[in-house]
Amino acid sequence: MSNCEQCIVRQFNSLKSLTKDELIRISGCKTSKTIKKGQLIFDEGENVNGVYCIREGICKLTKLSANGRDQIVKLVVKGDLMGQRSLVSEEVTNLSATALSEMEVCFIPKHEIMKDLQGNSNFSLDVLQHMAKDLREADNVIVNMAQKSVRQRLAEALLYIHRTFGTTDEGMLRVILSREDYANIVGTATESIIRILSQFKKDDLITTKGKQIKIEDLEALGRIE
Amino acid sequence: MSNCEQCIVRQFNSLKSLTKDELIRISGCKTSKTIKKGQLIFDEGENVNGVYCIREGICKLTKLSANGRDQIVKLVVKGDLMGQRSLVSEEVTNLSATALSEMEVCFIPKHEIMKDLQGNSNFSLDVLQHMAKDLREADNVIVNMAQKSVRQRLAEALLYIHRTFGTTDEGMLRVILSREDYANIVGTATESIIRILSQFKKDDLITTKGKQIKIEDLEALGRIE
DNA sequence: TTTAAAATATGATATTTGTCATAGTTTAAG
DNA sequence: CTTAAACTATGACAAATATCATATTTTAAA
Repeated sequence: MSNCEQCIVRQFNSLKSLTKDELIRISGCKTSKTIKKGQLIFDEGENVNGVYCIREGICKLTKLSANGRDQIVKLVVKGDLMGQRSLVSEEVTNLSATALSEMEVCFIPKHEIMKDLQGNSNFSLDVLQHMAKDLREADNVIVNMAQKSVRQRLAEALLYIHRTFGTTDEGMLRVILSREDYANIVGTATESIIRILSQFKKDDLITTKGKQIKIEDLEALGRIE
Repeated sequence: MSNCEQCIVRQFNSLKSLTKDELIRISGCKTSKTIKKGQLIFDEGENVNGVYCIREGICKLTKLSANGRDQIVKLVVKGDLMGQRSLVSEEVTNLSATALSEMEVCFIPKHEIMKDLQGNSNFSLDVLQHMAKDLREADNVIVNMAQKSVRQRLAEALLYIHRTFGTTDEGMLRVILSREDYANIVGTATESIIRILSQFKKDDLITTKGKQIKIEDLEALGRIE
């Protein structure tokens, strides 16, 4: 039986601000789940009723647009918490979460976390700090979406994934996304992504092997206009 | 000398969760300022070192894009707080604030607010809730930017301003923005805004009088494709 | 392994949006 | 009230991106 107190993952998120006693309580009420690749974790409009702590794997947070396309708003990985926003705002979630790889998560029920948010100001300040950081990142995304070309946004998405999630031994991006997923990050048509990736290949900025992508020239990709 | 305890504006923001004693303390350390239309309140990269409570007027929060254009990320009005994010994250602000009308604001120094964030969990939860709401709105903006046409985004910007800030007696939008400001909300060229507004006029969706805009057909504007 | 389904690739073309040029209008300073 | 500066307006054209069609490759199921 896993134990929050000794869980390494906790170091990377706000749960590190909980006291020993609080962690023991959380440990007792949490449930662990394995989630398969492609599986929906929660859907837009649902009551999430708690917080997920990601022990292993990667998932995408998406929002359905009026035109029927999904927009990927954030990628969530090992160490991250998920679900705090709707927890705090007491509303149904505005995002869907879908696993992009096999995942291990722990689910902590709402009222247990709320106890700590109300009683432990270190913890609530830590959550507040993470949310302020998310908001800052969201500002950057808004500016990029509004002001940059599809080409630039794709280059940045690749660099972001490289920087944030790293590469395998062969230098391939560790996060493997379909062209459609990239389209849903960048906000464009799948064909446009395919076209631009082909161009990047011709320009020796990247190489691909099936769905896997390897960035060959980080600097040049950063200079894309 | 104005007094936070009796200030009506407080009802609209997180300061309503402060106790009587805390309000009296805040009242004693705050400074009131008048800000002229067009004046910069703080600039991207500055240390804000406190929180602004807007007593009167409207301002825009902008972020400079790599291509040299400003992006308007949020409009802040009477009743709103401004500066919480950088306060909490202990970083310089990522946004600039510029008055769009004559403004009355109160400035509360950082360490006074931090005391309350640490000591009053009702207050910190309230701030947290507001930030979660901002984040949810940011998600919507990202999806709109990514998936909708310039035309649709402009229609939505007009509707948003109508809904959020209301109209004058003559039915004109109360917030008066230049075409360039609209371009910086929507993320497009100023000429595109001018063109689309002209089209909206031809289609009897709006009328204009100088910079003032009046929405004539709310429903049709909402149906813009 | 075979085969159907899904994903990727690419061409042709339409649509949207950006850029540059220039003219008219409004606003605010003197 | 006058006038320069700022803003709004519109045309012509270029560039970026979307859409539709179709071929090829990859993936995963039988």
